[in-house]
Amino acid sequence: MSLPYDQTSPIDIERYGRRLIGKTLREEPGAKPIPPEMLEVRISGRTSGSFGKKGERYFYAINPGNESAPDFAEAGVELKSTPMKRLSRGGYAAKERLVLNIINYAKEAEASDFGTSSFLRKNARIMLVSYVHEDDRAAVDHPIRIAQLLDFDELPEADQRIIEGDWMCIVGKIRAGKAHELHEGETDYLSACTKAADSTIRREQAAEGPPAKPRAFSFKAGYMTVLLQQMLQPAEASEEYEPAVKDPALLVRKSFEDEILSRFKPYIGKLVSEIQATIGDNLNSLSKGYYAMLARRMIGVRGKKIEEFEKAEISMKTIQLKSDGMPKEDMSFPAFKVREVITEDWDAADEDTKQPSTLKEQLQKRFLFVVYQCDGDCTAGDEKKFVKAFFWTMPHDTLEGEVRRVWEEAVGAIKASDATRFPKKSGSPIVHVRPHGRNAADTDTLPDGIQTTKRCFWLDKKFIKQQVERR
DNA sequence: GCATGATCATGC
DNA sequence: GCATGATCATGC
Repeated sequence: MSLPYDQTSPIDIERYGRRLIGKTLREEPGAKPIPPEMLEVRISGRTSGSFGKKGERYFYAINPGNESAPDFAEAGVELKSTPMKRLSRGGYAAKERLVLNIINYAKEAEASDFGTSSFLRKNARIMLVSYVHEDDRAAVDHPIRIAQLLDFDELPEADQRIIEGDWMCIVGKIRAGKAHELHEGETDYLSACTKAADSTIRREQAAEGPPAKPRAFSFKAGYMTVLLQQMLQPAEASEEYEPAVKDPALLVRKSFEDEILSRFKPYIGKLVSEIQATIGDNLNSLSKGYYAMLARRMIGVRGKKIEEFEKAEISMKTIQLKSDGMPKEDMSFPAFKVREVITEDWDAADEDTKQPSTLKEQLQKRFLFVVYQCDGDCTAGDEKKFVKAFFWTMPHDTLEGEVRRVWEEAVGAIKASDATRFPKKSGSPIVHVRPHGRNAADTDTLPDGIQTTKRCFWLDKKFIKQQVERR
């Protein structure tokens, strides 16, 4: 069969793909006609796989097997499609992580270095097709916005260093027989996400250790968001993000985390007023975000979002400790939507088939805790010191134990449409549910149609205190 | 206008 | 003093 592009040429694969920009697959069907029944296949719920598998596979007229080689083997190009979602404030974000190849634990452990990894063999060059996800449309009716080659060698050098470091971290755990402990929060941009049709499937490990859930290399959704925004609107993206690490050479001997922590070192033990005098010019010390802004200045970023934090999905939380060591406040999270919580599955092993718990996803991510010590009850007149900053992820057993229990209690309350049954602070030393809206009139709808104040999960300050004392 | 991170207010 | 409920202030 003669194709309208050269399958052996990356440049030509990209040239041909660019026809899709601004079109849908229905409008630009490409090399092989899409069978009529495929034209009606929807991207149901969360599943985006159908777009790639049934969509541009026809466009390019390829039928790749489940192999370790890239889809266009001769060109060394892997074809990937990925959805974007519209943001209410305008622009786009990645709708989900970009799942790359499934990890064969035994084989990956044998790779001598990053250069011989399955990740790089399969994904050194990706033909990235990105479309805007619109609900309730057939897969072929989603408008495509991006079709371009993503060449690993052409990523910013800092990204390459960080991704290589991520791979080292992942393969290190695999070699140690700890594949079952891998989670997304421990790496920066490249992660090992679980990937299975159901949560009971297990794979043999490389070394001694219990069989582990199947996992795939993936680029985090945060990483994809920044990448996609930089492709779509480079000027706006550079207005929005500022890298903390301007010189990639810093990452040759040091991890990104260590580099960030070293930025805080000169300020440890210093009074907030002293830090303010050094780097705090133009900051309004009365504003609620003051301590977060000061922390950003310590890292060396002024004003904009920290690019690496967005890519690695790290959220910074500031904590003020009273003189007895107790944080001033419990820690809040975004308000949940009751309709969504009750459709979630705590054990979802693969986001294509089941909606994972939003709370679990939030708490699997990494946090940067920036801690200030007050000399009293943290009232306005208190003297305050910056005492420490550390990266934190919730201990696995806490997440799977107490947090899961409380989350299930909340699901039960919602299903029963009984707001009085939401888990209270007195019922758990770790996590509870409390109102979180603009005011009492800011409501959400329970299944029985009754309005109830918006709420969110809160981490208890007693628990935060323990975690802070440990570091 | 609204979500979000942070904080305040009340009552037991 | 703490649990619970409510709201503020900012940035997008």
